Amino acid sequence: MVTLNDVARVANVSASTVSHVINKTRRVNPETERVVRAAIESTGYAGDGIARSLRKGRTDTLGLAMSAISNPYFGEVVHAIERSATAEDYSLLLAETHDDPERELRAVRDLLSHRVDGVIMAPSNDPGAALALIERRGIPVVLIDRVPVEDRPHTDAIGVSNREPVAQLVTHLVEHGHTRIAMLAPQPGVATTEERVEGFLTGLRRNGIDPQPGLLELGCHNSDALEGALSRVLGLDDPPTALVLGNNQVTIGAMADLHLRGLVPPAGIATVSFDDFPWADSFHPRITTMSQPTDDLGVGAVSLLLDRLADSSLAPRQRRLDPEFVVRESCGCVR
Amino acid sequence: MVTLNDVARVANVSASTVSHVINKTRRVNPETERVVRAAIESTGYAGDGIARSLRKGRTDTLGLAMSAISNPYFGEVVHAIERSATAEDYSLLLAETHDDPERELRAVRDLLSHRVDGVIMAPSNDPGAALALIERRGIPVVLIDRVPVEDRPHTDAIGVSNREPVAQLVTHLVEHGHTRIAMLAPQPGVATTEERVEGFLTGLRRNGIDPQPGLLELGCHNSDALEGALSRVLGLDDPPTALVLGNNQVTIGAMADLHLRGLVPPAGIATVSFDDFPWADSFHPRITTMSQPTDDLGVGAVSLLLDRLADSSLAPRQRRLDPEFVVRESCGCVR
DNA sequence: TTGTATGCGTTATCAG
DNA sequence: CTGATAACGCATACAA
Repeated sequence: MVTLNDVARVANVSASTVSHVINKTRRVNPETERVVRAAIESTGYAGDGIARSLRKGRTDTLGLAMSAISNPYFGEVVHAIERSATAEDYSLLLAETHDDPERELRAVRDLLSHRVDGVIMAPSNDPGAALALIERRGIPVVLIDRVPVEDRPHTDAIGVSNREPVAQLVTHLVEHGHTRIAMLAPQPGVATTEERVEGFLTGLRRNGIDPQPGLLELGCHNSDALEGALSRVLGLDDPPTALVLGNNQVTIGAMADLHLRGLVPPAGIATVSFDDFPWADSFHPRITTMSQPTDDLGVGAVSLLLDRLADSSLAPRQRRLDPEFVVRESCGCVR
Repeated sequence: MVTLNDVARVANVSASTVSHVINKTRRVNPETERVVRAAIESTGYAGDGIARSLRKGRTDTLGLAMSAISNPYFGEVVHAIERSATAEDYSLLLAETHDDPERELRAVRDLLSHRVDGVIMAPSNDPGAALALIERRGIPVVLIDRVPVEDRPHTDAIGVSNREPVAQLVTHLVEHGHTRIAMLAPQPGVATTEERVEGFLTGLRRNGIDPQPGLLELGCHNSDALEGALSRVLGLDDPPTALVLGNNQVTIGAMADLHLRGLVPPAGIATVSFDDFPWADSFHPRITTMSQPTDDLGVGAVSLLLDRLADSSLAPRQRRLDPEFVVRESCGCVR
């Protein structure tokens, strides 16, 4: 590899002059600068970020720990984060948590060993160990998506509102004449799930409906669990006429299953869901959803992190964004 | 930050002993080891990957340069790559190329400055500069997806077959009685596009159909271009009865447009496409496609790269995977 | 079995 | 305006 010293030798100057030319960190004679730049060009010098990082104590890299594999919705968030990170001249180091506390710990360890300047993390249902590690290292972290406000009021975080929007979804269903409404929810223990379930219950009560234990199924984020849940729910003596789908994953799985059962919305059964798809408008059934502002979520997370990187004494901030209610045709016509 | 020396001081040994304990790189007295480990524990020592990388000349990080934002299909490939990289104890540094040679160059520069050990890249239509930079640095690169075999026979690469599969798609359409067939293709200049267009032409001729200039539209990877293309094609005196969609992006865009025009397949018009969706089975229209083995693509790319990292004298390898023909219902019933 | 010394490629301080 | 030099935190060759 060609180093600073190589360039210096070619240009007949000291290494420090070359460094200063590159970083524009002190005045240098225009003629000297010309020679140095020529030497850089001719040697093809490219610099060594590792050595620079060691010296400066910063890597200009942000770590991202989330479960992008299991949930396609995270893919969009990743891209938004990537975009705004590079816009601010930060690189992005990716680590997959698989929504599992143990893998999450490994992911964070990996990020830290690479000395990222800060971490954005979509916490699992038990992120204590991982967060402790980050805090011990003394670098900032912002939580995204799953915002456990109550637990960690001192941690920067950004997520969407869940309770009220899901309640609104339920009301929408009721307005279409449904009273037997079931909810298929993903991972229990995760903040978003808990909040959406609460919203479901609230929505029911608000409309004078008594929540039935058999009409709430948790852990429907993989197809096996989902199939079982759907069987139980639809096998009830008095089966539901409408379904609330807890997230993207659940929605895709449920549609596959309903398709097999010949129960395609809105004719077969009514459905509403949380999370939207970019293609939701052009494929059927066109599902009525609460659409998450994935872009704002990613951009907001990066901005929270960079703000704190710039000023660690900032007061903690926890932002909630509102999802957008997108009415399509999965509930039948309005009566 | 707590360093090796801090631990050494606490344990009353030299830094090198601590280092050797951590890396198991030479025998140390069990009692000494115990003391050292205790010191590591009590200090919360976490190590510094940057310093280690500088010393060892490796970062154990792989760079990934692709346009994951503009094409959702890449998202799945990214995840496959991430999975197999971490399985081999490599981290993944992400860089977005936006399918643009200039941004691609920046992306690669970023990757290199972070001193990644190797690069996986989905080349733009003019990757010369970026590849030159990588090769100058002397680190291995494997090309993924767009495999310009002819141009760079010495570069490791992995992609899918395009020509024959698209020809097969055309034949499928012909078997359903179509003779007026149009193709909506994405970025011209990119290897996959060129090959798929060739496949389209081959398929036509093979079935005794003369390719019509007006029935081939390029650059349909954004909605504006796509809308224009669709208008032109459908506005023809003798409009096509079937459409070949060049990739994922084109498919989603086209379906949105066709939906607006009331031309939903298979009733409105027949369609086949390249690339599949995870949800393709449960949403309508259920499109007949050539499904890319995204998982094998990602795993294969990592394995090519690691092999070369292990032995740089290996003969260049260029792998072509076969897409899977998935027949659904977007062409009407078989006659 | 352990310690000392050196250098990886930079940046920044201190002289000149 | 420029050069010499000392860290940054670690791994390793060489001594002991």
